[in-house]
Amino acid sequence: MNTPRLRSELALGRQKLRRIFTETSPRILKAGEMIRTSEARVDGIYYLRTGWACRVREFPNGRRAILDVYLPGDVIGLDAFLRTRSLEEVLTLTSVTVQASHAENALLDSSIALYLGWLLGQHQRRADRVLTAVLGLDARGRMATMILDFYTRLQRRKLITGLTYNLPLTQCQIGQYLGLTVVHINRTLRSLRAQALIYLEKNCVTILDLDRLTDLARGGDMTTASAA
Amino acid sequence: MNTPRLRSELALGRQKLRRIFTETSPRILKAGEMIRTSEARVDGIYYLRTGWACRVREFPNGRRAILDVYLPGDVIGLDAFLRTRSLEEVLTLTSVTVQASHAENALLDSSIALYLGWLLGQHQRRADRVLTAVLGLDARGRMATMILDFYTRLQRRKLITGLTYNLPLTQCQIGQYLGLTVVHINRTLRSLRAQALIYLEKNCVTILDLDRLTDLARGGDMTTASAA
DNA sequence: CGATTCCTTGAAGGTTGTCAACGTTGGTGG
DNA sequence: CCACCAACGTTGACAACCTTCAAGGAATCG
Repeated sequence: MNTPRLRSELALGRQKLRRIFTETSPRILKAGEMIRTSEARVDGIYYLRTGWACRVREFPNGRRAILDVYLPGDVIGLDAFLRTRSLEEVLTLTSVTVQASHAENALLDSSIALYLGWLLGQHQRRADRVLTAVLGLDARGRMATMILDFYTRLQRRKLITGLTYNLPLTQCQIGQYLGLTVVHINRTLRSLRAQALIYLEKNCVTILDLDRLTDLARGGDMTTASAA
Repeated sequence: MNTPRLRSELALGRQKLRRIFTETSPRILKAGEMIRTSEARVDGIYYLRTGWACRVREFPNGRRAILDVYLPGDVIGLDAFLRTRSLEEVLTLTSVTVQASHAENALLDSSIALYLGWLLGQHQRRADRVLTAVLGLDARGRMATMILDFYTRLQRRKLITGLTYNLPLTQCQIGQYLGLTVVHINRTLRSLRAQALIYLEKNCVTILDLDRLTDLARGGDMTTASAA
């Protein structure tokens, strides 16, 4: 499925969608807010221009799970597009600027629909990576996966150049994202730091040993020296 | 996004896609085979007419994770559509009949692209349910989620009417799907049976107490009597 | 400065994994 | 028909991982 025709259609769709977004006035939200469009219109797609956000699901327990983390440049609400149900709960992690679009007729444009499908597919692969990590890896492996995932995504968007980036998640939120408790996240971070794999300070991650971290994320578990 | 226009476009896309599939000759595969289109063409979409299949990812470990389970009527390979990368590893769980389509130009049809997007969205929600369960629930909760999920999907397709269905997963595979070991799956099933929540025998599940099972899947954890 | 949220650390206990062994089933071939 | 084999299911004992509970330290903001 890589014919030139398709590629150009995709590029066209991307361009069109981008234009739709730039036409809308950006909205600014503070950290910790719900995007959930409390207005009548529950649907719509959001372009995240700056800041981080995440998709949350809550148990009757009160316990929370973070299903997805959005970085600048991501499109939010794809999974709900075409669906009556709302885009669950989308929570801002930092202060954020978004641009919303409610243009239903955009979906009837074939190139835009195609591009949205492409975005959805990409989204899916992210979800797969997280799910794989949570299914098969222990705390250190999951953490390594997450750190590498954000690193790759930020780098691909040219938002960082080095091995350091800003991670605006509290340890509690990291826990909700990886299916672990705060306490254990803390210990895991300490363990990774003790082994000189990463350095973490004040929402700022530095990858010290990319190779070993990658290995961890793949299930390699040679160095089991947990420094408590 | 629920204008009549969109709805009809979706229906049209569904109809067109269905026609594309019915034109192709069905292929039959045995249980335990990889669909991975060992031929040159790695891409393409598959319609699963009968039987179950799943998407697998393997760790360098040798350990496996099952990312998704496909039931009759599902479309396989959506997440890879538009992507150069292959549809990872798709493994048949039972004997299966599939119908493949490599029609790239179908994607250029706006209603088909729209329908594929809709399918992807639906797929996404399934993935979300599993991820939520794995992130926040213990073994019993995850098992309840899985059993209810299959039940709902089979019922919605009118493939079952009662509270019983055939579950062609080995306990080992259930473990790979829920992120647990075989041994623990076994114990969990015993525990659920001991509490008269489900009955399981020879690949055949019967839901005995739908309410309590639903509660378990939501994180309700009142009855902790594990019968060892 | 007080209050809140977040981070950190220890001790105890529960859930789950590992190892190892045995029972069961179904298929294959002599 | 029976013996054998392979894959799956079952069970126990023990260890590892992770959670819970609890408490104190650090940072941020009014």
